[in-house]
Amino acid sequence: MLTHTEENYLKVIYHLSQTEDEGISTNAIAQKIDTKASSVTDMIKKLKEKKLITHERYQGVFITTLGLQTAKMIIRKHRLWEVFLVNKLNFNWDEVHDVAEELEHIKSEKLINALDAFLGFPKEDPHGDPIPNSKGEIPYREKELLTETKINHKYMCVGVKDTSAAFLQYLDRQKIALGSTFTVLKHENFDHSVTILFQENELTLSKVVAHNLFVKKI
Amino acid sequence: MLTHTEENYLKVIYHLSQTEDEGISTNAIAQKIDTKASSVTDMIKKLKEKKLITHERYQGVFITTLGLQTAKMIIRKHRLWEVFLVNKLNFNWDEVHDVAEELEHIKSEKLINALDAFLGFPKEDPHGDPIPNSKGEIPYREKELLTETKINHKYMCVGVKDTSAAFLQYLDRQKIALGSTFTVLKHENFDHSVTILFQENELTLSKVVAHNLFVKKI
DNA sequence: ATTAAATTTTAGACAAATCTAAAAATATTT
DNA sequence: AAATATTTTTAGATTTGTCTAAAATTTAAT
Repeated sequence: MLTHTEENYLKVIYHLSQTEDEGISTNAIAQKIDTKASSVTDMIKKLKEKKLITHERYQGVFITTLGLQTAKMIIRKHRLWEVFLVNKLNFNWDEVHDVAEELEHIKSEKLINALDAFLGFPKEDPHGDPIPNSKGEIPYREKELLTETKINHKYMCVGVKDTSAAFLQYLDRQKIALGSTFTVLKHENFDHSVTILFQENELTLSKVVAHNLFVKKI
Repeated sequence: MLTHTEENYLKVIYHLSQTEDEGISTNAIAQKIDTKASSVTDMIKKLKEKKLITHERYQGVFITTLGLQTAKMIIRKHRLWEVFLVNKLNFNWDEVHDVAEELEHIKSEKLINALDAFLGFPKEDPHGDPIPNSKGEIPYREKELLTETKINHKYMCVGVKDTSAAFLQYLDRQKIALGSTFTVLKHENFDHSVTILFQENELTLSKVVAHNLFVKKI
């Protein structure tokens, strides 16, 4: 049985492992958790003791198969609760993160599977992130960053890389939501901004924005 | 901001205050929380510090207005989540307690009010206990114990005093649920059992059962 | 290849919530 | 009213998760 804190560390290690082949550094974890490296070292010992990660002094952390499976179950819970909040309780997509962060630690397999069924076995959360099924399998969905697109092709917005309230609220103001479609008109070489034709209007999105929007060719 | 543990203590003190005019004893709390009296003494200091209770050495605990309001909000959350589990996720009424015990600590007023609305502002939880509204007002509902009833009158089952899984499962086996109606036929003086006419059959309920069933004359 | 810099770990401390064992206060018996 | 029993509190430890400061190790720079 894991504590909330252990679950939070494991989730961070899982996410860092997604884009890192080497061991995850103590500092990288500390930065994500917003704590001190010494605290991370302490927690690493506990997670290692529970066989969720492997670790050699000064060599970084690797997540084990057990750790991977456990992390995916926490992420499953987080994302299902987010769907619940948005689809059933009418939360906006920028309001769900902190509450889901709490709800993800509720321990009941029956609860989460019943919730999954109640929601109609959704494949993605409100930010377009895939929801692991009860076996931990993560549905694959084609997606690329808006920065990588080809001009004169039509795309649909399918996800966000940055899930901060600030970014989501910016998208709301631009009327961009998951499912929105548009044509890419131009990639500006100078500042890497992207101009799209969206709802009959030309809209220029900065590099920062384009680099955090996942799209799919349609 | 209260910890989970502080909330659990406060809830217990609230419940004990309901049937007790004197100060709540350290031992009474210890027994309910299933901990040692010395741990209770420690926690009393913390709750007193936060102005949720008053306490003089050796004199028992009294809940303050702030404590009362806080406790009612925790109970509101607990009971609303129980309704959610039963009405939306198809949990049986004997399966909800432990999960609701965790869910009640989720901290988001928006969440709980949205949940309340989503559930249609229920007045009672699946065990017939009243749900405080967002202001902390508790709806009154007429009820008496089956042991107090008059013979040859018709009653409806409106609640249970004992909410243990064992008792609820016993009621399931007898096909007794909230809303069930029956006529009281006899009070047996010898063992205080109660015989009712329920669904065309005579059914004798022991004193223990009758003393834990809330009913209402119809 | 040393030296300097950055990272990581250890050592020791603290707050929260718990415990045991002993002391203090209150309640009950005789 | 004194003796006994019960209840409550204190004192001192333990565990979890955190911290600071210092030591150990690795990495980068000259």
